[in-house]
Amino acid sequence: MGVVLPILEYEEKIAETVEANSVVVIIGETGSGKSTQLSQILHRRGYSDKGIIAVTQPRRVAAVSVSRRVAQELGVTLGEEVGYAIRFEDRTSRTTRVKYLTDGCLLRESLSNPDLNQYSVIILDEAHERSLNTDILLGLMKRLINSRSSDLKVLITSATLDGVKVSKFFSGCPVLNVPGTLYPVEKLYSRERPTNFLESSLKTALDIHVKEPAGDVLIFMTGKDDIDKMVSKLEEKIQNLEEGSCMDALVLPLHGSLPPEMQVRVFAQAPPNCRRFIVATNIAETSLTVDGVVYVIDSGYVKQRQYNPSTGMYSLDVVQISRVQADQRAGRAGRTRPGKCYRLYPSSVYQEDFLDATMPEIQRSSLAATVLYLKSLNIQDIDILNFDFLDPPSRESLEDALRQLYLIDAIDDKGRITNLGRAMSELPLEPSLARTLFEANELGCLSQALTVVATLSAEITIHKSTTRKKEKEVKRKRQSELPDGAGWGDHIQLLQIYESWDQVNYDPRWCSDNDLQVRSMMFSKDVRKQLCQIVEKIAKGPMDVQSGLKQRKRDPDYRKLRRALCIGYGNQLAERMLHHNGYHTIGYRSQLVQVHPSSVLEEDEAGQLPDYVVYHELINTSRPFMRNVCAVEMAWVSPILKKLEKLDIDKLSGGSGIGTKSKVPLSEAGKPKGEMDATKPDMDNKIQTARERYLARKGGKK
DNA sequence: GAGCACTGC
Repeated sequence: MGVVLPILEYEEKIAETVEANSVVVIIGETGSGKSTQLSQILHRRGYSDKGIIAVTQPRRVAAVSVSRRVAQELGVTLGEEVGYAIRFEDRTSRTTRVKYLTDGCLLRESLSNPDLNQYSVIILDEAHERSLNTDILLGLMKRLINSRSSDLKVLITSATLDGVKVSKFFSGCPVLNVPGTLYPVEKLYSRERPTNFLESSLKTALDIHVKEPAGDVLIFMTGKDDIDKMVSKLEEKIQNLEEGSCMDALVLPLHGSLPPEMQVRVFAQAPPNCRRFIVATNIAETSLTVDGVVYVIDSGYVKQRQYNPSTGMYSLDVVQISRVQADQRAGRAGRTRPGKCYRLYPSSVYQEDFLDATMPEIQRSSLAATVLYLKSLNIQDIDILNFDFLDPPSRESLEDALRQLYLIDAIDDKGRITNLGRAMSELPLEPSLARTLFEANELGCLSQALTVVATLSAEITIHKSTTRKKEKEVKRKRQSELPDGAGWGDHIQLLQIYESWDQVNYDPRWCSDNDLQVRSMMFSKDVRKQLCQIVEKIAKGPMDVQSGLKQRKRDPDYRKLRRALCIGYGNQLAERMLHHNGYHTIGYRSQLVQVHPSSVLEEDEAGQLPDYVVYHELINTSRPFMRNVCAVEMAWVSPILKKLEKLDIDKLSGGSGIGTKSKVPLSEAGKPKGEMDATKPDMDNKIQTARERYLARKGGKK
């Protein structure tokens, strides 16, 4: 009560601007209340009478907590006038007028309803974070405001540095600035870049502890290793300080792989006369807000995962942060009172070296799923290679995606989406995993495949203990208790692990006893359940999805399942080289790779690994590795090799239309006429028969 | 014989 949020002073201005324009960019600094107030302003002004007001968030927790707050402020029950929708959880009803949802959820909705005509207003919040999903939505919104006849209003909230760019994208739409309530943060720059930023952070942290008044310290590091080192060094140094020379200290690590009970420690009140040091990754930049922080130490680096489309390989690189990120980090010091930010780099680096904004995710990811999604939308003239993105991905990256989709039969040789591809896009999975499910259904091992696919998308890993001695103990124990994939590889091991968990009625203690994260196991269970529902919806009837052990007796070598994986991962195959256990990937550009040492894939009596394997991902760390590998057979691989020989990227990228005549893309301008005509209805014969067989089989079963 | 930031359907 009594606190007027800055944004409310601008209510009249915002309402006027929205009334006169279909798109408005709102620059709202932290503490402006944009996430909770924009929707309420438009609700008050009657926009919710014509349709629902949607607000997207890049994170699930944000969608839930912000909607809860708005329901409270309006004095309504959550789920009625105000609700939220996130994966696995829809808390909306027919009475809902204001709906918070993740950007991924809105994309799903747009699949079945491309016009999104249940909404009168769509607010894309936190657009400056440039999540892959938000970027796709930005492109879709641009199309929608031009095509939809009704008066859709789109609001985009962004950071100062990015607003003009977004406005330009929407043909110069107005930009409104709303100030925040942050306290001033003094920025202190280093004279030069430290050679060892761990030592430098340590020294800065101790300086603060000795010289500065009370207030917690947030230190940004790049990864778990550095955080662990920093925590123990800091604890040691503080203990060595003269007793009584300064206040007590508590050092807390904070990163994503920390178990939840360790993460929540940062939300607990500090004991009196005690300064907390929180040593964190960029999880503390946006995802988690720690109260009481007055000092921030910013190394200027972040660890980023990037995809290289020319090799099909991921890498994790330590890169410089952007100015948006640097400002976001500094802002963490000014939430409760004026603060200080120690930047371990000179101001010239901030001004000249740092990029304005973080490289958008769309330029750092494999785009197979994105391209399939766009192709599956019922938009007549959509042209993938020239789709209007705020920051377009490289042509190479799009072509890589087309090749991948072709190899797993999601698009035909002219780049048109197949019926199978359309069905695949309905599943919330990477395309290769979706393809695996459909093949498994034909082969009669759907239940097993559902389990494998669910565990893979939950990224189940066997958690390692911290100390080496303990690790060995645990390893011995684990070998006797956890299944090993029967030598066939990691996919099979994941299946067996899940089946074992199923046999103990999904007991969470079983997970922790076996070094499996309870969180990710529970998540895989949710995913599996969701997939079952969708599969039955597509099949329009019940399917054999129960996770039983009958199949194992019928097929002890997992031949059917491995065959389904081989077809699904047709874009992720590798062949062993003669005389040793190295592999080369099969595809457009062959890479030399090795099986990751953590794999349970086994050698035969002659010490040789299987001739052919599929892999879940390629990751370049100390060397290029295949992670999550499964043995397959040459007979299953051969048809894919033939398909690869026929692959013609010019044809693939040409007919981007949905089986109808598409606009001629610029890239095709110089091509002979015949190549451009994508109107012939003789599409995907092979796929259609496969699909027919699939449908027939289903009918026969009932 | 390695060792991975963070999200999301």
